[in-house]
Amino acid sequence: MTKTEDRRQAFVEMAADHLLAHGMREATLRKTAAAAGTSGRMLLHYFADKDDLLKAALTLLTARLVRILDSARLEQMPFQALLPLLVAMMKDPQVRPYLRLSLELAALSADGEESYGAIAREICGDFFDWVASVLKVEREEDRIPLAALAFATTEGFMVLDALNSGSIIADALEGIRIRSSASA
Amino acid sequence: MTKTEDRRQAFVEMAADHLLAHGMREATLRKTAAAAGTSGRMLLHYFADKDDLLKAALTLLTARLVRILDSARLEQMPFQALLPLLVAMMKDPQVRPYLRLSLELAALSADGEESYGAIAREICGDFFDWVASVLKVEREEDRIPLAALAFATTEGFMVLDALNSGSIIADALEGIRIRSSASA
DNA sequence: ATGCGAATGTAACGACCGTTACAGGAAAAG
DNA sequence: CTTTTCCTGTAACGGTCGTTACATTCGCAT
Repeated sequence: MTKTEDRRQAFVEMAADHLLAHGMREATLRKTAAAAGTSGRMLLHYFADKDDLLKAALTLLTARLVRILDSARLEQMPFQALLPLLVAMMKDPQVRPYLRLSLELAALSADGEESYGAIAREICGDFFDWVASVLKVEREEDRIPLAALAFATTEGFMVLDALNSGSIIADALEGIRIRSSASA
Repeated sequence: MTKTEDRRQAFVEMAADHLLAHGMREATLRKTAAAAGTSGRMLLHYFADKDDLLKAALTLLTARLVRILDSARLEQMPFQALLPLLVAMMKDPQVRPYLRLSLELAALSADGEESYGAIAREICGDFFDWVASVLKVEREEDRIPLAALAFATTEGFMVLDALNSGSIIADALEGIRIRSSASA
């Protein structure tokens, strides 16, 4: 009786696609069902409720993001080289939707929505671990703090990008260059 | 007949309070009206529609934020000293709700909600100008880029804080210290 | 006092939302 | 073949949303 499980998993995949493409605000039961070619009634046959479905989809999305990041397989690099790369990755159409979604989840969890907050932490945690893994540090005890700083800066770029604030991102990248050359 | 204008302005103030305290998701017409001690029917008598009211409230909030920031009246300081101060300000219960709200607006504008995106840009623009004004730079042409970097980092801290990610913020602050001492 | 426009209450509309009741049909088990 | 269990469509429930129609009251100028 793996038939039921297969069907369930297929629904999760399609819900994840829809979530990634249209965000939480459009992830209503009827709309998600339409995107999956079924009815809300059916989704509630396979899932306890809407939250159950969305949590499964979001969990799948974190796994997908980890797969994408790992497939990049790039070598370690120092902090000031990593930041521009993170910005470039942020604009990569394959990665960008994940960050956009995690921004929405962060905003949701900033209100009371603790159910999605846990998953937002999971997505961001995976991304953070990846940042830490590609960072080249001189002293190993600097890894976590510098990864945290790089992570925060990237999230900030994401907000700027969401605001579509023209040249601010370019200015900030220039700021990184200035700080780097100041330390040389 | 300034009576009508006064009443209207009073509604804007109360809507702004409610917005700041409970965020966009709770800023429904009926709830905002209840918080203002009136009815949704009345709000629509003084405002064209819900968007009209919320935009007026958000515009008022940006003015309020500017006033708070200006009242700090602190002297210029270099980049690595400014960042911890921005983080401290982020935790200031007087400033924090504004940043939380701007995060929600950024997430909204990351979807199609362009109407609120314009106001999100306004709030963030004012905050950005203030950051630029308290930054001490050696060469004046570095001001905008470094302000942009400081701004992005602060927004990133805001996301981390929204995610309530335990010690990551402390780690990132440590990262700033490391980068600063590396350049010394 | 009267009339007129502004203010306000009551109630509803239609659109979505998540969820469920009910029933018919397919499919498997006896 | 019958029965039982799972699948799925239809329709609705109760709720909230933004918005509006209608009616009433109030304030004020004539």
